[in-house]
Amino acid sequence: MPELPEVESVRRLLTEGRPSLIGTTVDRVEVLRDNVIGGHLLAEQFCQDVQDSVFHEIIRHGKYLFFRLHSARATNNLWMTVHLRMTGRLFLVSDRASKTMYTRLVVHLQQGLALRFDDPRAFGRVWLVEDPAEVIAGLGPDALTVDEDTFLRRLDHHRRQLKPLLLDQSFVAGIGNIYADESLFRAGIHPLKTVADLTVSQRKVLYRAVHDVMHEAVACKGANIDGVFEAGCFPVAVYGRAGLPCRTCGTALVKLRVAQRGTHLCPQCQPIEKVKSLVGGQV
DNA sequence: CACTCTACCTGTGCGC
DNA sequence: TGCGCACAGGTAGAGT
Repeated sequence: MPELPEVESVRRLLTEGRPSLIGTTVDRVEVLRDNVIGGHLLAEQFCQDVQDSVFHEIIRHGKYLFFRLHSARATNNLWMTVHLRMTGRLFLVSDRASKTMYTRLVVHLQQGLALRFDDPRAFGRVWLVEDPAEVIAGLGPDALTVDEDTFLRRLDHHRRQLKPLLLDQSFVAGIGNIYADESLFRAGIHPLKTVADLTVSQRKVLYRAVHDVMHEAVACKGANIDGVFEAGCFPVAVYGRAGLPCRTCGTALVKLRVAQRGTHLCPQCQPIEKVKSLVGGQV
């Protein structure tokens, strides 16, 4: 489940890795499953629009990647936009590398390389926009770079439960189920609490937790979840650890369902007492 | 506005 | 051993 830190790792690898995608030229695009192309674009049109373009840069906002393409034929930039959703992966490989049964899209490059998009669950999408602002307009500030004032100001506009709020990409972009749980644990705040339940100092603690978790996870190149991800080394404290002892206090971690999402927490470190907004029996 | 539900997918892991 | 089924999750869109 790539969230902001995993997506940022992909961006850095494709940009700064050796070889790099930057400066390569699209030879031809191969769509192996039509619904990988999002928006209202037909696969055929997508291939045509991208052909002969040069990759100039990759930017990220939340969990979205935007590849700036420049075509010799057109004066304007075109941005290839990618959302990996649950199981999508991007690789820069030799053009001779063999595909898998999960390969959905191959961008063949003139340099003997290929940008490949593999996705077992086939939830991920690739599409074209003229300006990333079209997409970013619907998103909140990026969770990695949002400053404290902005975060606190945006919190003031809501009275919702914190777990669904953190998952809401229009509030802050980039936090998914794993890092929502990790951030709330780090802050020592129960996920069922609402914004209205928090004091000003608790709101600052929450901001600091989100900030620190995001930066640490990016430095680790993503999470390390019982072998689910091969890359990252960020040690999850609560996600997927229900029944195991809390690393801080030893109490058995608990899994709840909050807003239809599996939600992991330490009942000792994230106390629920004095929360008036809760309906009885939920914990 | 806040929330809930459903659809989209398929590998995994459970119970029987 | 094998079958069926619930489950996992991010987002869009419809409904309450």
